[in-house]
Amino acid sequence: MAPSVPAQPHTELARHEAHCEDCGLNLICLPVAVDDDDLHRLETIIERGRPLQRGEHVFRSGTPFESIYAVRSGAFKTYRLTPDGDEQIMGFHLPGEIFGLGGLGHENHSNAAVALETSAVCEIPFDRVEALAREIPGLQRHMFQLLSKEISEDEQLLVLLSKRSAEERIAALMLSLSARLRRRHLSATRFRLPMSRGDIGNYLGLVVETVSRVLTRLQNQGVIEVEGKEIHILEPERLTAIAGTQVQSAGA
Amino acid sequence: MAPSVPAQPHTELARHEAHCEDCGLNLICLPVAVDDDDLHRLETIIERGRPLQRGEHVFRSGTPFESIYAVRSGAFKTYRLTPDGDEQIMGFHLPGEIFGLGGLGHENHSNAAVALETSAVCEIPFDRVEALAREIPGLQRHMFQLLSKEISEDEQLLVLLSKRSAEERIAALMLSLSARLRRRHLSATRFRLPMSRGDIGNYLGLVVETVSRVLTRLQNQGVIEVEGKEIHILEPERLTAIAGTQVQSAGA
DNA sequence: CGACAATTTGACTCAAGTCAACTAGGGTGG
DNA sequence: CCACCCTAGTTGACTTGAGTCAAATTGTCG
Repeated sequence: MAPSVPAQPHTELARHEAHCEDCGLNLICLPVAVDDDDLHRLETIIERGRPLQRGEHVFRSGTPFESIYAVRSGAFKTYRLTPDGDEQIMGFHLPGEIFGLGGLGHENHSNAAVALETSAVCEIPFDRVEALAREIPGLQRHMFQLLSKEISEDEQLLVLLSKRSAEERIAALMLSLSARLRRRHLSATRFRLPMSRGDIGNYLGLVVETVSRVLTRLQNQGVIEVEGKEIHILEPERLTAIAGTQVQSAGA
Repeated sequence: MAPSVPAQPHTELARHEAHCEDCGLNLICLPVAVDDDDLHRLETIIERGRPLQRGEHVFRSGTPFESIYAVRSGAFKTYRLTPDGDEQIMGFHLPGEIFGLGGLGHENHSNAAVALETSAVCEIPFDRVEALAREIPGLQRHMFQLLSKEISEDEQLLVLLSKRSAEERIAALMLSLSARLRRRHLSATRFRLPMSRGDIGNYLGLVVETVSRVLTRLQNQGVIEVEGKEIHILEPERLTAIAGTQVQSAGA
């Protein structure tokens, strides 16, 4: 917009993590067993975007599919529009996670992705990945694995939506978030939800009122403590019991 | 089991379709724009299995992932076990469709696949596909597309489970089956359901009683005619209206 | 022909949705 | 700095679509 503005704080931030090798997330988003040379080649195709404000889209449904994305900081949701025009959230994406795989083989994105808070992404042009995948043995397999993991997660969610009660769904989501934070060596018992109650409900197939009621019920039971978006898991075992399922660190 | 049994009828059948190029389904299951030479190379890695009886498994959850499969005839369902031990059906697979992609990058299958009626599959060893994908340009992309299509279908189903009424779900499934039969140039308005009411319910997140009730309700409304597993779609437009959604030929 | 599995139908229940009112935060502009 | 507004979240009262339980019917296969 304004090309003459001086260096912004986020530029500073971007500079700090200008290379994948320096990025603390690379073991999470790039666990390809490749040598330094391969890593460098992979790294050259990755573009680091400017920060996005809450509500800004990374891509929209129907726009040409060109890249996949890795969350650098913040959080995103991906969603698709149902025939009658309202959104269905397909997933929440935390730092180190890849999103945008849904539209992969297709001409256009079937989903849209939007920032839930101030966030940053790495953009990875897919045609370059595709070309590189033919040369770096591990990369093709890694891509297959990413896609297959996405399928597993969607199927995990299908089970949740098709068979579980409101309480079980919400417990499972809390545990999924918790596990994913743990993977990043952050607190697994105290965290801030990046999404609204409405988003949680939309994702889990529940209305906001139900989400709200279940959260207070869990709080009254002493399993968690809720204060707005701040969650404190007091009794992880009981929460796991309520979820009634081993929640994969993958999930949502 | 009994190595001395004489040539069985199905061996005869297999001989009839001993090559992909002869198989009437190849435009459906192998729409890779490859030349004859490539097709031949691809063809050499495909193994044609013996027919499977209703209830026989192609693979089970937890067994090593080695191959993906194409339905040659009959029908299959894939399912996973929920933590509390009952099954959740992830999809139904008709001739020309690929299944078994779920466990792709992983060591073991997360899902199981079982024949819904007497059926036959082509087995495609995945390591061979992987190797070949590095050489045949279109094949890698085709594999990505298959995986991504699987994701789209799961997401389609997620929308169905999270937002739709019992009537909409069942209408959508009927339309999905109808569209997939049309693609094979079979009747899109009269067909036989390969799965039980229980399977339909399991897949759509409904109990059998609800499936049964909705089917009779749709029949009373004159939208479809039901006689056991035989379905006759009398008014496709009304069924589409009830489904409330453009159902992709993909689906289920 | 039985025996068992699948399907249908009815009566009743309940978890989650709907509707509505109220409260708490989070800016914005005067 | 505060009054105001708007959105997000909570809570309560009531409704309802789909689940549960149970019984009758049909279909299937040895």
